[in-house]
Amino acid sequence: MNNKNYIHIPNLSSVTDNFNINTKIPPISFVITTPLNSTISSLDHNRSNKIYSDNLVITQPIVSKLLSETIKQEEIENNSLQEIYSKTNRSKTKNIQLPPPTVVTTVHLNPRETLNGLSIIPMTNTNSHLMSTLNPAHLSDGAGSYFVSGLTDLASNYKMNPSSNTDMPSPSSSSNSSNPPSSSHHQQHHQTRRHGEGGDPTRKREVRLQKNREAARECRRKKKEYIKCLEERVAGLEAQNKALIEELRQLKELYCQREETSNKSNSKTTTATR
DNA sequence: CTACGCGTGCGTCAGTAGCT
DNA sequence: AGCTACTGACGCACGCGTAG
Repeated sequence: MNNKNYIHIPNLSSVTDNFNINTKIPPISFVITTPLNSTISSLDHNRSNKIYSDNLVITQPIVSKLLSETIKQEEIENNSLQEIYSKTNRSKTKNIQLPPPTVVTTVHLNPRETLNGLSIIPMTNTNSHLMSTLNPAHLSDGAGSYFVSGLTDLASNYKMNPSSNTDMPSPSSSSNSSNPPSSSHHQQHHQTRRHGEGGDPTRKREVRLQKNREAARECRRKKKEYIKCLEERVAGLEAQNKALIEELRQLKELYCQREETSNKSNSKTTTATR
């Protein structure tokens, strides 16, 4: 994530100028975030054919190409994300659901080939984690979706790691006095036999309790992890929100400045013609 | 020092969904 | 239908901080 340039795509109709500054273009790895249902057509209908970013101006055909090449892949990734989640939260967790996934489009570019003719814009460089959206109204109505660094982490946390139980205290070392000392690791071997332990109801019960004990432990561990992930995500979103607000402020400032200068030059030319 | 409240983790039970 | 895994709810034990 650290070596990526993030494209911010604000309201396209408000930005039509092309900043031509000849600077060498570094190897670029874009991350574009879009709402899952946003389409390229929303760009096509825009009056401007340029994408204005913190660092670059990208013409619309290039963006279309980038998106068409990558959105499909992102949808696949998001589907697998949901699959992982639904697998690990199979039955009772309908009340705890992940929000709809955000498409995080990562585009690796060869600048010589695909960014030919692009210009670097000397824009304010916002926080490195700040991402973009293709929804032009995302800053005003809050309906856009943003890059969420914690999302994939969240998913990976729900990939069950069977070996993760090794750091848990062993049941035999538990402080619970109600836990029978006989139900230790020996029992594990017997558990592999299905349908009871020779019909001994006491033994059967011990096995069941032991299994449920471990299941409860695992369940709590997952729950804790999930809450932790949510908290991290909240923190990330708050930081991102802050950065976006700051970026909006800077963009507004820049826009006002340019309006001002263009007004001045217009008035000069009109007085000169008279 | 002691009583108390609070937070945390645990084991158990019961209910549910998915699988065979 | 029976089994299994998962998880909410409940009660209990323990550690910690704090007021008295």
